[in-house]
Amino acid sequence: MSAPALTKNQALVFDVLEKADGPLSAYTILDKLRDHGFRAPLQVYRALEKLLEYGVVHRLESINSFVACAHPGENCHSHGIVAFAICESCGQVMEFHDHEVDHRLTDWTKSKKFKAEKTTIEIRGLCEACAA
Amino acid sequence: MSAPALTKNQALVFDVLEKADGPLSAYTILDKLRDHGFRAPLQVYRALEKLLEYGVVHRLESINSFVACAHPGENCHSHGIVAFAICESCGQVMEFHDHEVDHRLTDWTKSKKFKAEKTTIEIRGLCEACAA
DNA sequence: TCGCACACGTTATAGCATAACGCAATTGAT
DNA sequence: ATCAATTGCGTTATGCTATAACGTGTGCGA
Ligand SMILES: [Zn+2]
Ligand SMILES: [Zn+2]
Ligand SMILES: [Zn+2]
Ligand SMILES: [Zn+2]
Repeated sequence: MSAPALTKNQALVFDVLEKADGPLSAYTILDKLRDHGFRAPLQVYRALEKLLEYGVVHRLESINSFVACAHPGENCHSHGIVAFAICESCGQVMEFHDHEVDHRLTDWTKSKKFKAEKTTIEIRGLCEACAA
Repeated sequence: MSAPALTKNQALVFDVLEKADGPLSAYTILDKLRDHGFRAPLQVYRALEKLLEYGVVHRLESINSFVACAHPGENCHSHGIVAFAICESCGQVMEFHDHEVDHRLTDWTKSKKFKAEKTTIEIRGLCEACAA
């Protein structure tokens, strides 16, 4: 699933996410794009749907927000499961991969014959700066 | 955080969750409790807040739903991070712990000096029966 | 008795996400 | 060239999820 050229709306949404210093909700994105002609949530959600499909944006389930992939150029999906650490104070997100975690979870699903489609790993807490 | 005696509302909500064969949304719980006098979402959310605090109910972030803990009697929190496999077809949820996964994620947070408060691991896909 | 903590009830509101309709541009056969 | 299928887009309306704000009552220790 490599990313084809983005459409105008997709590019606008992606640009907002890339320039942001943390995850944004769909409605926050909408507000930032009103000057560019965005009027309705669906314009944002439809763009996000594609960006998620292309793997250039991730959805953070625990905070109903979206963030640009921290590994531009690579295909995040090929690294296996992606994990996030989300600071609840400053909003910063760290994205990382851990092959051993992947392996353990994959082993578990295999042992249960569970067909995994999408795995979410999100750690919420305080980043080093905010915990001090 | 052991569970004190539940209040009437808390007991009603917990009972609904325990008897359900899968996770329920707060509004579904509300509907099931209208006959018992529940009228507003807050009655459900306030009960859930306590049940989550006591560790007898888990919140599934990726589907905005709640499920009774699969390990009654034990304190789930003491097992470390809890993981869930959620079947998107039949709604069944499997709850499990994996100490190695815990260990890897804890190592990562320590290395980044990230103070983890709450970790979510949710695998969505198809259970053995539904994948067939 | 006073003050406090806690559970509860109600109304209103905020925040997140999708359904359903129609239109326009693109593509790729036939 | 024409038709059909696909995709993106815009708009309106709706539905689902969660919390704010206010007030009531009850129990319990100072
Ligand atoms: Zn990524
Ligand atoms: Zn921080
Ligand atoms: Zn549990
Ligand atoms: Zn199933």
